[in-house]
Amino acid sequence: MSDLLERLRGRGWRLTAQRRVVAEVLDGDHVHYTADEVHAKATERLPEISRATVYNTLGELVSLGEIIEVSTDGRAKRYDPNAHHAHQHLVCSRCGTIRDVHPAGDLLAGLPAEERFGFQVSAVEVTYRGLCPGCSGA
Amino acid sequence: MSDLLERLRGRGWRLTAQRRVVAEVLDGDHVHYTADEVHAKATERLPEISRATVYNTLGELVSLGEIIEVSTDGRAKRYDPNAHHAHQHLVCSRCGTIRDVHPAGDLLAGLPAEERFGFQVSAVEVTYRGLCPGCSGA
DNA sequence: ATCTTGACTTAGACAAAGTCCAATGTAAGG
DNA sequence: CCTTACATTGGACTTTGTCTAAGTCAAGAT
Repeated sequence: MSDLLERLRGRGWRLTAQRRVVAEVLDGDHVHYTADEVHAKATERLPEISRATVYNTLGELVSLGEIIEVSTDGRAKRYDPNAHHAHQHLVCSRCGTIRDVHPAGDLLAGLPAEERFGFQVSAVEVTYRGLCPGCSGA
Repeated sequence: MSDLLERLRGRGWRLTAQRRVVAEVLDGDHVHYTADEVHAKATERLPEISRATVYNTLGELVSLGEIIEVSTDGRAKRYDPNAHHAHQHLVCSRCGTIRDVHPAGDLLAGLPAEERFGFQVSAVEVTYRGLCPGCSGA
């Protein structure tokens, strides 16, 4: 994701300080932040950045296919910078932490034709749920 | 789900007019309503029912395992009355319609031990996405 | 049948997450 | 360095959901 900014500029993206900071936050750790967490991290480097801009920028990155929006429960959406590798998610039922996982086999194949009701099925999302080591211990 | 009320009373549930109405709404059509939609339908039969009670009752029915909470996007949660048959969801990417589907095989088995990162994995949710017959035709 | 009591309901305040808008600022091509 | 179209800002607003204090009522006890 390091050449992300160049790639986006090639697509006519106007490069601003705010957008750079948001992209850097996502590029840093490999965690799935909420919009508010992204805003908090971005504020450390660019104190005057507004919440609206963070939301705008995240929305654009999603439309451009650079990050993935994950809404695992009724809480805040999280943003997954790992958009270029197919993967699924493992979510802690208590604290909401998300890990990327890679299940075996062809997930689409699990749905027989007679269960497709005429849909053109094009994608599968799988969410595994359970307690993470930290939460199950306590 | 017709004997739902009896079953719950057997478990010490106090049977009130409000709870009966909420249960009847869910029992009626086989649709996945949002909490607000349930409230609207309930209000038709019992005008003075409050939002808080609808939320409370839905929450109780979820804890009791009688209905399932589904959040397919970042929007409002939906409630699925079909809790006694394990099933997954097929969602139309354009119009948002949800169908219940029954994939083949053991879905939990798809996640190898080395991909579990110490989690106690207890559930899987699968969402298939695609275009429904109506939307793909256009 | 009526009483009692603790569980249930209510309205409205509150909170979290996100969207929208008009005014202002600025990146980048000319 | 000018221009201008695009980006940013702060704050109001919306949606979805939670909480609380006070009033109400279902159901077992008498």
